[in-house]
Amino acid sequence: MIPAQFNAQEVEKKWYDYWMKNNYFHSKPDHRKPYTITIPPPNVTGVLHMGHMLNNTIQDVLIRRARLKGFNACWVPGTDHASIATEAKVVAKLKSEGINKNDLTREEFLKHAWDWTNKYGGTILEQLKQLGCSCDWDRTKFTMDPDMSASVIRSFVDLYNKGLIYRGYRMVNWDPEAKTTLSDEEVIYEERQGKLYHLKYQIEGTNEFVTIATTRPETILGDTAICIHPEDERYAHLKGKKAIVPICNRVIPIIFDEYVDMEFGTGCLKVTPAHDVNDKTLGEKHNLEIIDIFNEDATLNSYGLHYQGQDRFVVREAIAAELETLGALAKTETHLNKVGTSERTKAVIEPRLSDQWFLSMEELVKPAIKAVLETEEIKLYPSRFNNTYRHWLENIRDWNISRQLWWGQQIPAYYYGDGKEDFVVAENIETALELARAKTNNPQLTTDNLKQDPDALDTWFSSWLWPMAVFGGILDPENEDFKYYYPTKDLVTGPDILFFWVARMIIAGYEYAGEKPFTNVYLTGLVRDKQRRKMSKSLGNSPEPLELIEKFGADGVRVGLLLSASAGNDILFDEELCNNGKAFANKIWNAFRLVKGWEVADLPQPESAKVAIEWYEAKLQQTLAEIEDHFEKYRLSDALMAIYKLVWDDFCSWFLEMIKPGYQQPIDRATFDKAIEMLEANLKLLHPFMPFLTEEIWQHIAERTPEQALIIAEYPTLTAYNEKLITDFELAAEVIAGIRTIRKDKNIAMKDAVALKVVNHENASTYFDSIIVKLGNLSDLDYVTDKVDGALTYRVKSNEYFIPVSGNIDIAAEIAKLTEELKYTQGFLRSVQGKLANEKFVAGAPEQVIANERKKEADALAKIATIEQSLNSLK
RNA sequence: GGGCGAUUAGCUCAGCUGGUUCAGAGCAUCUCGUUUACACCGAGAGGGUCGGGGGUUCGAAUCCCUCAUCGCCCACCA
Repeated sequence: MIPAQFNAQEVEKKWYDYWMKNNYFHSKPDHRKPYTITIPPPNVTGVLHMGHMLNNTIQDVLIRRARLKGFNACWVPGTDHASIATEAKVVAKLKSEGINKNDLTREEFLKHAWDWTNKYGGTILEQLKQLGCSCDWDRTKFTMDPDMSASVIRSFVDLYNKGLIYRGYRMVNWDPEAKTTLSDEEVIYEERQGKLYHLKYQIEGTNEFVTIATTRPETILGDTAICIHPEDERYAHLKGKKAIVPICNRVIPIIFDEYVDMEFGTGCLKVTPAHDVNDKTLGEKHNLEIIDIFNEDATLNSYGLHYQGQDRFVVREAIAAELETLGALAKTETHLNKVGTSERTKAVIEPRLSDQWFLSMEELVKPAIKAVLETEEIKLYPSRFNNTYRHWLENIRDWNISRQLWWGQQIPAYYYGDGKEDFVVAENIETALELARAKTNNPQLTTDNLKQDPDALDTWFSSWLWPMAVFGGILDPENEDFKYYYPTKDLVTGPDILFFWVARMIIAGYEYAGEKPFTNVYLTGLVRDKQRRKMSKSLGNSPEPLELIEKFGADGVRVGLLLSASAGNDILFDEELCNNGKAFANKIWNAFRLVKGWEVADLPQPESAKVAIEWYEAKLQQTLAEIEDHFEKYRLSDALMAIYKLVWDDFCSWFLEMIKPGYQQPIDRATFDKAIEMLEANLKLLHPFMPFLTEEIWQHIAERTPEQALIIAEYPTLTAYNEKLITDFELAAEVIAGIRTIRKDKNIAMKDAVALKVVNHENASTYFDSIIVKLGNLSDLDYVTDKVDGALTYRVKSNEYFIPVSGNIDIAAEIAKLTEELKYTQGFLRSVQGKLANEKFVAGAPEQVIANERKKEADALAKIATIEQSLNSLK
């Protein structure tokens, strides 16, 4: 006995195991065309959130559909080591155990990190299985797998040898909490209400003061000049003078530079080359001393004098107070400014000068610009992101790729001497040694003399190779997998990592494979709650994905997510949508139960069934064409909605009702077979969206061998269809709706048959008459030339329909109804005739449009005639 | 400060190059219905001067200008 309700929980595990057991997800190169997706690797120790759910549902829909369409579908899963994020987690965990990272050796720390990774790593992938994701698990990759790391190192060495990677002493973004540098992309600017302090510096040898404005009074201890605009009359007399920094009493030059904005603050600028990018530039130009006042955790160093060891924000308050007592604080005003914060730790970023590794971007970026914006080899969906992409690439600066972290690929640079340039870059220490010996002519050098750079590489410097590296494309570009699967097809990810990852993969793709990494980039929106708030743990508004699956079934959740997810738009997630998904699953389930329950007999096929089948076949084709179009434009929610309507409205509400045999009557074999065929076609269209439900029904319909499983069935092909069948049917449906309305108005039960008379039949085809008779429960359907007395009427187009009823008709009500309709139609006619009377319209509009207006006019006239006739007869 | 995008039914959104998809869809709401697949259902209904104001045109949700509001991205003004 098949239960009346679809039970998702029971079937999901069964079919996932079945798919796994039969290796449907696994792909290897063969004669078919490949369809490849590499997953955006989630953080190895992360857990599934709603963003992943959306993202991966979309990927699974694409990959399952490709599989059905006969492609060799390969979806490579994996995880990212997420250098800074994971290291921060491990550091925090160690701290909670009373262990300080600084007390550990690199090896000891990495041991802890690997333990952590092995313990928590990969749960997210297990969660994806519950969502139904059909990844090729045999190909699962981790960005720190030996081959993946080797790929990263290979590319570093290669780029270095090409002269694109260099070491430089630069102003970089310093995260004092993680104690590492960050790339520009990892700095998030936040608007914060701060203070603007006006500070007085005495002019050396005078009693005069100059006042500067700063938001960071603690940095005065690193001041090495005062800068004034050369044309600023107010300060012209200070040329050649020096100023005295309060508290530390350092004597600093007063310099003049056009960089200064005379309008801002007092027009005088304090210059702190060690702690501000612009000041650094000024410092270089004017040969200023650089005084770094911070330790790596942003406490003050010995230049901080009595503030040494205290945090910068504590010092900011304290120094302002001290300056005030010294009489050096002229005034304080509130000031809104942008503060750079660390994307990961949220700590306020400190601009800091240090030796770092950089990747020169200017040349690398060129093919990436061309591919997206000129040749369109790569397409972004939605395309409005093209502008954002262009702007980033055209204004790109060199990429700081070194991190003062241990978790990640260690930079393959080996130092052999004391000088800054005394290093070699090589894939391994033996090669490094050879290189170093050659460079120094020093046979004494051994691997013991070589010290590898302690820094690790930015996580994104490994993930930018992802689509290539997972197929071994960096280490062995000639290998079969790489040649077959690359370039991949689709990339599905959020726009938040467009620069971090998407753009860089494109850059790397052209640099290493000479080819794009993927063809289409589908950028999803953010998943938000109903109030448009971001989903976050602290707000507690993020549903637990696995609980949702438990509650609505994986298929229900997938449908719920996709129904509201047009590309690029944020998704306002509402559990109710998952409930709609679940209801939809149940609807399909019951349609199947209905068909499955029919008793089949050798009977002649009724006319109505024949007609219904022809119509539904056409309707299916029409919808299929729509679906193809939607998919081509990556409009998945529209595609799903088209299927939703096809199945719920056309298949269930119309088709099944049209072919349904009478109560406890058997169905003829021909119709039954077609019903199954149509149901199966629906299942194929649905499978990418609702894999579990559809496989369950598919396997219920008939015994299937593993070769006949739905997951690898053949997707319906698009063929020509008779559009007239569809438009004629729509007319018939309106006729039926008219009968239903009258039944409802007059309380005529469905089981009581009525008769229908049709006048002025020129608009309708009789093709669907058997359907009208069946669904309207008509005792009779007649074509007549004259109106019928004692009947209720309605009109579809210019046809008039009469239903003779027994008993009295409320004549006044009928007249009112008809008068209303007449008035409306006359108004409509007037507007049409107005248009046609307008010479400019007739002269200017295309023929098609005019012909159409004439037809409207004729129809309206005919309709008015029938209404008037009815009115007269009633009066 | 620059750029991009939005504003259409109670909600979420379609509406491509102006006129047959032109005011739509789904959900929600309301009415009726224990009809023999499904109440996670069926049959119906209501609901929008397409953000405001101008303009171009025979014709504008669609093109132009302007204002308003809301997002997002980018930017070193202390």
